[in-house]
Amino acid sequence: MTTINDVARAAGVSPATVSRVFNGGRVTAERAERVRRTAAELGFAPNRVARSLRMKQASVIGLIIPDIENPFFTSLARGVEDAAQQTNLSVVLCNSDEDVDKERNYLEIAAAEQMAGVIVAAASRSRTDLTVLAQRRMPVVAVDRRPRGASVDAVMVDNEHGGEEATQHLLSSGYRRIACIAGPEGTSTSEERLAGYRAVMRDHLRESGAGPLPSEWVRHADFRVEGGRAAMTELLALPGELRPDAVFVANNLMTVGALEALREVGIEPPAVGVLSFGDVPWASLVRPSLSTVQLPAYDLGWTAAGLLQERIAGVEKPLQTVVLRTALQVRESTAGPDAEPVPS
Amino acid sequence: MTTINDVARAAGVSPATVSRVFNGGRVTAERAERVRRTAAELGFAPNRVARSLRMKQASVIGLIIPDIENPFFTSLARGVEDAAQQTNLSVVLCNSDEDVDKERNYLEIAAAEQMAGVIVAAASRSRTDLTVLAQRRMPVVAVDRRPRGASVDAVMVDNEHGGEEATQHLLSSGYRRIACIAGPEGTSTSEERLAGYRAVMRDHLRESGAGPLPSEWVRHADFRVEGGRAAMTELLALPGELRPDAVFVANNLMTVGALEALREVGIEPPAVGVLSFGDVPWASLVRPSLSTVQLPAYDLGWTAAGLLQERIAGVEKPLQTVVLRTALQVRESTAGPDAEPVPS
DNA sequence: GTGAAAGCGCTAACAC
DNA sequence: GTGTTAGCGCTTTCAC
Repeated sequence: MTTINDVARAAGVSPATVSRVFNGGRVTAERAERVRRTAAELGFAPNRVARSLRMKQASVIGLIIPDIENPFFTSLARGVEDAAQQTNLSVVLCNSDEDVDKERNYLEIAAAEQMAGVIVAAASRSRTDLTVLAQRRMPVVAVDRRPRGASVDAVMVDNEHGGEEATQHLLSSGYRRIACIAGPEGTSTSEERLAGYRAVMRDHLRESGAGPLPSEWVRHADFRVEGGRAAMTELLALPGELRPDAVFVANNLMTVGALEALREVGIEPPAVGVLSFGDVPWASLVRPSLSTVQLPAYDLGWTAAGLLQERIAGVEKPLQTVVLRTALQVRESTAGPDAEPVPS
Repeated sequence: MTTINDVARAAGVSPATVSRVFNGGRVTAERAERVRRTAAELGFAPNRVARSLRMKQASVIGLIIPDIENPFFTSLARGVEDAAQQTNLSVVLCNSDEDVDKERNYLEIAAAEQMAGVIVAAASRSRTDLTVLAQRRMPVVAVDRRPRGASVDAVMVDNEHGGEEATQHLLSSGYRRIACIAGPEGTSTSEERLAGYRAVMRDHLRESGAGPLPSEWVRHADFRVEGGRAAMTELLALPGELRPDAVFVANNLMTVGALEALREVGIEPPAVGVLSFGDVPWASLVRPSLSTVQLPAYDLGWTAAGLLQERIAGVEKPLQTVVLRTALQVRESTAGPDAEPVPS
């Protein structure tokens, strides 16, 4: 492995000069050229590890996400990656698997590796602990979920608004007994989506004099396919007037499960309305096509990376939270309880 | 930031002893305990960067994949991650985006960061160049695709066999004019799948005295949704007896595109048979359900990580290539040209 | 503009 | 067993 010293000797200059050539210090054009040429001849590539040790900072940012198999997060990751590439930062992707311990492990790695900064979609709002990074004054941006009490920049989705819009749409389509399959308790995203649902439902029920929201209509599941399926099965087992005629599902994977559960008992949307928070991949192939609340996943990543890079560059300004809006995408699965069945 | 020296001073021992405590050197139990306690009090965490510089090797392995949004690769990544976790290696995920330049950039980073090893699913069989890593004697395992001429361990899928099995199945189901949407020319996976298809088709055509395989039946696309759609559209435009009654699609994403193209012109499998190489996510929701050649994505990753760890540990043995078998999953989309349409 | 020299935090000889 | 010491390759004062 050729080092900066080898190049220096070969080019007849000092190591310091070689370093300056590669880091934009003042060197006369002629010398710089000579250094560059000999470096190329020798196949020299700067050793980033040594550089990091000296600078106490690596040119790598960490991205910690809870589920790499969820297309929402892969899309977010692409956003981060594309933005980072602009400033020659490389991205290290860590999958916390919705597990706070694994997540802590990765946070510690990020600290120990002295990464330039970290973007984190927290596994838990209450239990994710960012103090390891805060201690080292490492720039951190929370994305999608903000751990309680963490004073970091954040890029969030307007989940509550999305939940409201979704529920409102189901009501407008003629559904009345609208259930909600929410995510794990304690996840901010889930809580906010649920809050949007509750707000709209409460208003509606009061106006129509129908009493309080039946607690059976809200199910908590785990944001995974299986959880969605189980929750939907329970909802379908509710007796008489409690049995929902539509369901607002708080994420894409659970929606897949819910659809499977419906299919098992021979029900096809829109007879029971289904609205998914977050796009389902290849939604185009699902029949009937699925109404969704579209999440700005890629933009979330892109924006977070932008914020992080400002902080890394040392920009001093008050903490900020950027909130990105969702967009309701109406398709066939919420056409209304009495709509014509969708031709296959 | 507390260093090994701080701990040493506080515990009244030498830095070397502290190092030994954390790296399994011989230290008396009593001293070791004292060191550990003071380390905990001071919140000491070893600086991995310094460690890497000294050891000339990091405890990180790189995983370079061509498309993070393809579920095949995310599943593979999970396999790598789970295996790596067993030995406390962390995994850095790099997305080459099927782009040889981006890929080279990541390979250089892996070298410069002195990663312990690299697992790479090459973007191109002919143009991916692993010499940067070979020069530094860095352990490398090729997975899914092996760059030509690279002398590295490899974990591969038996693509040719998969292609044969798929094509044979389509013939057995009664299809006769079977086309193939292959991947980019030069990708080993695509070439092998295509070879399997060609072998079976050639035999069949010869036996039935039907002349050579029409070149129109083989289309090369880009392994993406759009490419699959375009190729299928072209196939459907073929005149008369050339128009295929079934198609073998060489990866999952292109299958999605092909299905969309079919739907656009109102054709539903199995009237035209569709067989996908590789699972389509949420295949359960697609109607008619999709026959697939199942890939051992997770196992591929797991096995590759195992091989790599052996090499990192310094195991000396001849280069090996592990080939994992595919499994044909017959579902509705290949029921035969005259099968009853699938009830929706 | 350039070079000499110090040192980032750690590990591995080596001497005891 | 344990401590002393010499770097790993780089950046960055500080003189010149």
